[in-house]
Order: sequence, then C-alpha cells, then structure tokens
Amino acid sequence: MSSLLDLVLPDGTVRKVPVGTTTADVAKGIGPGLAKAAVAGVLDGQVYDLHRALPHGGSFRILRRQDKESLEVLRHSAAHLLAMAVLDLHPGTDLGFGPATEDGFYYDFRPAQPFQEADLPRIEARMREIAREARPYARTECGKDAAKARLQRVGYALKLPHVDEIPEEAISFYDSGGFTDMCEGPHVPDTSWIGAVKLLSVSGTHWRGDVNGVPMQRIRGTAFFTQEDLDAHLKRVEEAKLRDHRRIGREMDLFSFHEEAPGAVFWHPKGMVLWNTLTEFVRTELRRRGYGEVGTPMVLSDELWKKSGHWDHYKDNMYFMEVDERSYAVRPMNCPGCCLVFGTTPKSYKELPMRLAEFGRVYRHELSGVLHGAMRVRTFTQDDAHIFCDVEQMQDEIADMIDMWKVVYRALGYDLAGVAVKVATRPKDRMGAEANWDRAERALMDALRSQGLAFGIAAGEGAFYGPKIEFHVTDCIGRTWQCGTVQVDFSMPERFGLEFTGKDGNRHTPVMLHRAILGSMERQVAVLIEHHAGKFPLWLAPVQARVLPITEAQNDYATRVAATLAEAGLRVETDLGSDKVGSKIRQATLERIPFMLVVGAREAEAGAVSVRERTGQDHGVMPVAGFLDKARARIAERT
RNA sequence: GCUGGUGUAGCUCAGUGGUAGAGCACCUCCUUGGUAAGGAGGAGGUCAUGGGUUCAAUCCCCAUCACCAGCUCCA
Repeated sequence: MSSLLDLVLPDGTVRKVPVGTTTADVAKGIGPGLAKAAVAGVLDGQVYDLHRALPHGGSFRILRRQDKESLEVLRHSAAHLLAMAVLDLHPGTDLGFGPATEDGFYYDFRPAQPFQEADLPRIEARMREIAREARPYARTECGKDAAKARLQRVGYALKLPHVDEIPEEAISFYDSGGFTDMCEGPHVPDTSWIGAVKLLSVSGTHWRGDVNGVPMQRIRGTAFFTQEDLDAHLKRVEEAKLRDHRRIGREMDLFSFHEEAPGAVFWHPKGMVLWNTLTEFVRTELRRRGYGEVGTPMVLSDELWKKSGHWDHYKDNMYFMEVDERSYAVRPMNCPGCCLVFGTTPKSYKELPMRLAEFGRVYRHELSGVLHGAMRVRTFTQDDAHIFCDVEQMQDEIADMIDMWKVVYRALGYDLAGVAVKVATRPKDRMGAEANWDRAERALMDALRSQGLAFGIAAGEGAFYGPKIEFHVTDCIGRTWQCGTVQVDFSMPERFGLEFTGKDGNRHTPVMLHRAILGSMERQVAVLIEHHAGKFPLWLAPVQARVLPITEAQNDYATRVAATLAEAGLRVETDLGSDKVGSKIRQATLERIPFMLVVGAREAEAGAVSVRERTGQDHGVMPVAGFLDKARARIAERT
C-alpha cells in the first residue's frame, strides 16, 4: 500500500500526492493563479470541497471560479446561507431541502408564519451580513443513528425519515457557525465566497413534491461569485422577458385573452396567418407521407368515453353536459373519434398502414394555477394523427414520424440538438396488458436509437393508454414545453373492437399510433414567437412587407404597388399616414415587418421600390417585379 | 387545486379616506418631410367584481374572479 495517491490531471500528467492532500494543496502546487481560482476538486466525477482530503487517487481536475460547475457549488452554499438567514429572522422554521438549480437555488421551509414577498429584502440583507462573517462550511460525517439523533437535537423533524433512504452508510453534515444541516455537499470553504445573492420569489410547494404531504414554502434566488455576474444575469433575464409570447402576441396583434374564457386563446387575423401557414405546411408533409385527413365532432356521448377508457382514467380533465336527457362530453382527445372512422367499414391488410390526420380541437379542464398564456390552455388544436397498422409495420411508421418531426422542426428554425427528447414510460394509472407496455416502450426506444437520437427517460409520465416519445422545446426563460409526441397504443383498438383481415384470412387487431408534430397550434405558435422573438422568417410573417410613401403624393402609387404584390400572393400593407418616412420606418421595424418598401417621387417615376429590411439592411432600389422575385425565392426556401 | 403576488385609459405605469394623472397609442388640424419619433389640439377611466367599515372608499377589511411566479399536472 503506497502512502502516495496518483492524481491523473486533465492533460494526462500524473501527480503523486501524499494521503491527506486537499484540492487546495494540489492547486497551490500547480500555481498561485490556480490556487486563487480553485473552488473545488473533481475526483473520478465526484466533487470535493476545496479543503477536504482526497480519499483516493484517480482522474482529477480542479474547478475554477469561471467553470460552470463551480456556480452549482456556490449556489448550494447560497441555499445554506438562505437557511441561516431564515433561521435567524424566523426562529422555529422547519427546513426541507435546499438544492442548487439550473440558474440559482431554492430552499423549502415550513415557517411558523407564512413568508411574504416583503420578507425577502430583510432575509437577503441578513444573508449578506452572514456572508461577510465568513462562516465556514465545515463537513463532518457520522453513522445513521448518530445522524438521526443529531437531526432530532436541532429540530429538523421533516428530514428524519430521509436518513434511511440515503444509500451511503456515512451521513455528512455541514456546520456554519450555529447552523447545521444534513447535506452531502460540496460547498465553498466559507460564506464570504458568495459575492452576490438575490432572492427572487416565494411560492408554495409540498414536502417532497407530494400534493397530499406537508405544505411548505419555497424561497428561490440566485447567486454569483461577483456582483457584476449577478447584474449581467438579471439583465439577461430582463431581456429574455421581452420575448415573452404574451407580450409579443399583443404587440403584434396576433391574439388576445379574455376573462370570459380563461385558458383560451382568441386568435386575431394576423395570428391566424401564422396558424394557417403552419397547418398548410404540415398538410404538404401529410400529402407526401400518405396521410388522409379527417374531421370528427367535438361533443360525443359518454358511452364513447367509457369505451375508450377516458371515463376511468381522464374524467377529471373533461367537460360534461346533459342535453335531451343524454350525457355528452367535450373531447379532451381526438383518438376515439378517429377510431369510429376507422371502424366504419371492414378493413384489409392491404389498406394498412392507414394514416388519418386531424387538426382537432380539444378541451381539457386544467387546474387554474397551471394556465400560462398560449403555452398551457384549456382548449387547443392538435395537429393530430392516428396510424392504424400491423405490428410489423409499427417500427417503420414510428421512424417516419420522427423523420417528419425533423423536417418540420428544421423548417421552423429550431436547432434539433436543442430539443430534449424523452421517452415517457408507463404511468401508475394505466390500462392494458403489461406485455403490451413492454412491447410499446421498446418500440419507441428502438425507433429513436435507429434514428440516432439521444433521449432521456421520463419515468411514469406516459399516457394512460400507452408510452410516448416527447419532444420538448424551451421558452424564453428556460422552461421547457412538450410539443411533438409519438405514442404506441395497443389498448384502444381492442376496446373499440377494431379489426382488419390479414393475409392469412383471419381477423387481427391493429396497433394504433398517436402522433402530433407541432403538438398544439397554440403552444407551437407561442414557442415560435419566443424562439424568433417575433421576428418571423418571411414565409411565416403575418405581414411580409409594408409600402411607405414618402409624401402623400405617392399614396396612389404605394396603393398600386401593394395591390400588385398582394395579387402575387404576398401579405402587404401600406402606411398612408402623414408621418415622415423615418417615423413610418420606425413603426414598421417595431412591428417586426420583414420588408419596408419606401416609395418617393423617384421610385414612382421608375415603377420601383426602395427595399429596406427589418434588420436595417438596405437592398437599394429595384423594380417591383424584382422585389417580388426576391421575396418569392426567400419564401420558397423558408429562411 | 395549493403558496405568495398583482389588478387604475388600448399599452407601460404614477397617485390619494373627500369619485384620478403621465408617456406612448388613438382622433382632428397644421406640416409634404428620403430610411428608427415634425408640431398643435382633442377624446378616452363604474380605479377587476360583490359585500362590509365610514359622513365619505379607487385607497381600509372580507369574499369572488382573472392574471403573474412557483408546486403538482400536461400538448
């Protein structure tokens, strides 16, 4: 047994250090710059406190202040700092968990008196005071029984049961002055490292996320090593909010919301341009890929929903009504109606796969607290489709759906690598045989692998009738939203008694694949707005060009130019007001109109337009036909 | 649904226990100006809704509704 440890540094060199060496020691040995910048060490993937002895050799690197992972360490420490301040100012508060998050940290509390937003500045100020005290984050370890005794002593009742769920035998605690918390770390050496903190919100939550569990309050915040970094971050957040689809939707007159229909989008003419352009684009793909389109009713008898399984598994989200002594429900999904269409006539294997698309509007009674602009609503239209096929055909069909997803999302301007792909597996509340769930989950994962797509698992998040592939895109402040989805369903065809006659002359039950590419029109448009910050590519822009006469003497000419372009299929407006061009340009730019066509006496004389782009780029004077060619080319390539 | 917050003109926001203001937008007039704001005037508000306290409530209290952030849930 050697008393030296071998640390393999990122550049491949091996450093031999004595037992008891800390990350700080190694950094100091390499250089004073690194010693100053070092925050923690990573040994074989595990992060160690700067002053914690490295227990063994292995692949080793040092986290510096500028490394992203260092922020995680800092923010975890900031969460402890928050708890220290809260316990100082609100004695008797129970502690929950307090982790670092993507861009900050939070801590869950059960206070004697509920926290209010007005409490945050005081807590924040106390955090800064404690930070200046440079309280250490001192790590100690003990066994489970000792840990429980310790928790009991400091009064952390909520955390007690958690001890037994920790797989490791040694339980670690971090002490900072009078404050102690059971925590696996790592942390920065002391509180003075936390250069800048900002508390952002207080919200409700539940102990360990269980709605029936103990209600708690979560205080969220963020932290950085320096005030400059914090300021820069807050500025970025402010700028991101300028992309908010609710704001841009109003500014661009795309849609509105009204109290009379909470959770519903009222589409305005310009918003419908986006909607219709998207559906037409999807329709071209449907035609290429051998789909037919169906249209089925929104209100269907209760009997149907009992048959489909929604009655047992989805009732809480449905709207019901009684008419002529018969009970109906507004559809929350399109699939049952589609099953009725398929089942109308006997089917042969020669007709499979039968691909039936439907731009179907659904209603779901979502909890009031989850509604969010057009992203999360109570009525939305899915670009839905149901494919009935043989088990043998299933894999190819799923592959084609994934291919369609790629084609459509690329055209919409998404970076596919930035879209999170997940497989949502069987939920607790489900129907159908386990063997079918095995088969369905495997089919989805196999298809993704064969398409070379990396994916995560969302355990237990599948639909009640089958597992799904989910395609998640990100909004302006980093929240992700499921848009596209592909689902395998062995249950519903069986429940509807759907059949086809096989090659062998026997009756078989088809597999049903559910799929949406855009997801919901409402959510998709909202995400697109935020993705492009309202500056849509030409083919999507609700108004593609505006003609701006320099004086009213050119109003007639401007009107004729607009008419010519509109005749040719462009979406054009005129601005015939008495403002100066500078003002008209400013207005059109703020409205994010791609092209401004300035026409003065010279252009009117020459039958031309002076073309300015939304970006400010000047394309010079060209004939009207020349501009039309240019615009058409750009629309065709969807850029 | 839960915790906290917000609700005043189309938008962004001031404001007060004695029934309201600004900027932008809108309308009218003047101006006819060459690539991000020309000038003047005008109109516009049951201060979210319903109760209560008060001589008097937009303001204080209660309830409801909607929205916002988060939890849970989902396209």
